[in-house]
Amino acid sequence: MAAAYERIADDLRTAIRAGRLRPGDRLPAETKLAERFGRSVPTVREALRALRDEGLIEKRHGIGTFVRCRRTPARRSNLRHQWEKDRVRASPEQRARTGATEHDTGLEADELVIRARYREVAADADVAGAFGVPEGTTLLERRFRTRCAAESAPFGLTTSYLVRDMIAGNPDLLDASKEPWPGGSQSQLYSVGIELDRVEERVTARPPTPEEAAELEVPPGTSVLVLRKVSYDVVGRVVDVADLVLPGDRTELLFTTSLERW
Amino acid sequence: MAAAYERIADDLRTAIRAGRLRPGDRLPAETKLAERFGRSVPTVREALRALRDEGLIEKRHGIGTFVRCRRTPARRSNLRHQWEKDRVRASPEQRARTGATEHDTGLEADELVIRARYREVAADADVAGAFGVPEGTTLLERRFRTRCAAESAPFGLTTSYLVRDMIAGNPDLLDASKEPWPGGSQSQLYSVGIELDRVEERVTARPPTPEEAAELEVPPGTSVLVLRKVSYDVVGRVVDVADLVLPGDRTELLFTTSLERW
DNA sequence: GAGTGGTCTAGACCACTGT
DNA sequence: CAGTGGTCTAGACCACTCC
Repeated sequence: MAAAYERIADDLRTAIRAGRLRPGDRLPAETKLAERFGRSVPTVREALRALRDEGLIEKRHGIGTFVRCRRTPARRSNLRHQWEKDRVRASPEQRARTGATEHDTGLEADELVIRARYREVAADADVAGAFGVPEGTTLLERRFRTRCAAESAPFGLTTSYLVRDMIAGNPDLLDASKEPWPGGSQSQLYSVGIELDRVEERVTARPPTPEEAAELEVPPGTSVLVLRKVSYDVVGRVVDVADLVLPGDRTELLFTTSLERW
Repeated sequence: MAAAYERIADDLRTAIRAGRLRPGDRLPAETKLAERFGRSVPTVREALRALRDEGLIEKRHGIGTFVRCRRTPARRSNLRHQWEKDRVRASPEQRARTGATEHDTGLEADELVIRARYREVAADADVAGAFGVPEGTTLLERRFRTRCAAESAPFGLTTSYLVRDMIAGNPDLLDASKEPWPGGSQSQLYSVGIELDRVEERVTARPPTPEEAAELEVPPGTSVLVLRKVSYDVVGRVVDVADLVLPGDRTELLFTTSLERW
């Protein structure tokens, strides 16, 4: 015997999947639904919560409950790494015009708003392990927030770590006000003679912390994609460790793997 | 003024993060918590639900509420594709011993249980678009469920599509009882003369449907990773389209991108 | 049987939104 | 202002697990 709230949820889910309720449609008020199904309001709310957790509906306080529209996904391809490497040796003007994020999203540079914050931190066990340096090593922590000028929600939150002694040769690299740097991170690293050899990216998903949920403006119940990017240079050193937190409901990560020919 | 359930959740979250409550610890019963915080049981339940949605706690009916232990992640690397391609021309005995999943997880072949189900279907708009064939084209749909012999929950659910006419040259490929095929999908394709050139993988995250949640045994509130894998052969055809649904709380996807040297 | 979480009721009042 | 969802109460009974 299924619970009452499950039967209500099933009813509404079926209606949405069958298209009787379309994206953007408003559902009847909770009191109306309670009346229609002969149940109390909290029971109806339980059903609506289940549907919200499945991403099918969205509640707007004071307005109503709506069938959700899919947000247009923000794409990010691993081809961006080779693309960015090729640009390292292009002219500064060319580099300034378009960065990897513009390349991924198809937006122009002036449609993007980037906020960068730098500070020096001591490496914790996690990041120290990724770099293969002792815990406590001085790192430059760079936090980025990239968003479309027309929206308030960012595409994602990026925290990148560099070993300070490795990049100290160019003082500009320690200065957040130089952002956005023409050509991006690979051009920054090239300014101290570093050439990348490969990039490893680890992808997992988890529920957002309340802080992340607020900053990314993700509706409750949706999860975030977490991407740990580790960059290696041509002599095998780890030169950059970055964590990206991306809203799961609007992010699409594309990875292309080329195979050797026979 | 924060809601009462938020203050209770904050209290418990802080205790968990600070280590006063450790993974595996049992929380006081809901009635006890209600008493301690001077609130009603439903309010306490609201707080616990928030923590469960964050993945911090786990409720077990009739037993209690526990601080969650991290499940050991199942890893999957894109290096598996080259690895599998190299094995295509190895001896059948060698191929039978270890497949790509064993390679990823570090498990032996006899620790894995694979269930395969085949059927013929007409291509819907989505898959037809991925293949670049007309809607309604006859496809072979192959559903796989791979799990560790010691656990009931699978690593993930895989649905792979092949164009029937492309593989009909080898009748064994239409027969689910030939699974597991030594060497995996690439060896199957090679038996009709297909050599892979590259693999594209699209990763997104979303809440599971109730059906997926049941089959993957994911706790409510956690999301799934969805991976759409498209394989291209050396003449540029799409030869395989596969959808993987992976539990977000135990899956780690690793992608390595090699860059051209200067 | 005792203790746990799961479901449900029938209200109450508050906070937010658009008119 | 009226209507919406958000929070909260003080209980009730059920289903599950362990002893």
